[in-house]
Amino acid sequence: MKKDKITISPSEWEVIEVLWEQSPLSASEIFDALKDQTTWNNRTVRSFLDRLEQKEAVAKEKKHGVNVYKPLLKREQCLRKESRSFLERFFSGNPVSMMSHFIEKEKLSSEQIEKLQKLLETKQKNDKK
Amino acid sequence: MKKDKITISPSEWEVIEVLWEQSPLSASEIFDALKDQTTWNNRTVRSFLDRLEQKEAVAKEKKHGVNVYKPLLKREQCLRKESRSFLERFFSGNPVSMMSHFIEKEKLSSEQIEKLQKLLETKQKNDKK
DNA sequence: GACGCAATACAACAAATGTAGTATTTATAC
DNA sequence: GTATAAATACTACATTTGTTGTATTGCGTC
Repeated sequence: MKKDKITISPSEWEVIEVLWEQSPLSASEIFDALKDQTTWNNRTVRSFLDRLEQKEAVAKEKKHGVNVYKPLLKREQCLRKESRSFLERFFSGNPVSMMSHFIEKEKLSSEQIEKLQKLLETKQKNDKK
Repeated sequence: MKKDKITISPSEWEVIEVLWEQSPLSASEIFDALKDQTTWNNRTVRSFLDRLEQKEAVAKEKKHGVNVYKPLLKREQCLRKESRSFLERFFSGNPVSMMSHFIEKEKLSSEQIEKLQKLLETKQKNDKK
């Protein structure tokens, strides 16, 4: 499958996210890592792993008798793809109108606002160079 | 169906979006409005309308012999819901880290950056009051 | 080396989604 | 008022997603 065409479902995302934080991990280790956040059965997690493997989003390898998994895709890239799709779907691809939405609708502390302002300043400077 | 539970699929979203811009509209008017953006068959659009109606996201009414549709949900609210879900899924619900991502990854013109800065300033002021 | 438990492989199934087809009714243009 | 085109209603079907069941294999323990 071409990398661009891989679609990761919400549930699959939660699974591969674990591997992005740490890998390789066995299926049961992944299951354990997800215990808090989900109510998924052990086999449910394995199904998601199977599908991620089929999609060539993760790879499986036998180590000391058990299968361990590691991601084949970069979180960075996947996140970018999801972000772009969100942007397209709901804000016609316009990042400013998207961020405006969040600035207006979300609660932000003074510190958070300042942090964002700093980031914008930095970007402004760097772009001008 | 309780309003909170209604899920609008990506395709359905494109359809109801048309109605949010203008309503009521007949199925063929909606089809026409979508012609540029999609390759959907007339009946495909009608299917999405049917499903939106089943979900009670839009209402159908006979006017002058044809059915016309209008939204029952507010764009504002749906957008908010989708935004929150995006935020949760990819940024653990943290709007600052989400916006940081976009500030860093997206191209922004000087004007766009300034616009965002103004919005942040305004928010800062208003919050302090 | 037989037993029990964990891991694996394989299969199943319902709901949601994308994408129409067909059959019937209605309105419109002669 | 009949033919034609448009609209409606109803149905269908493949794919993806969420969720798990069953059967088999292999490993660790006694």
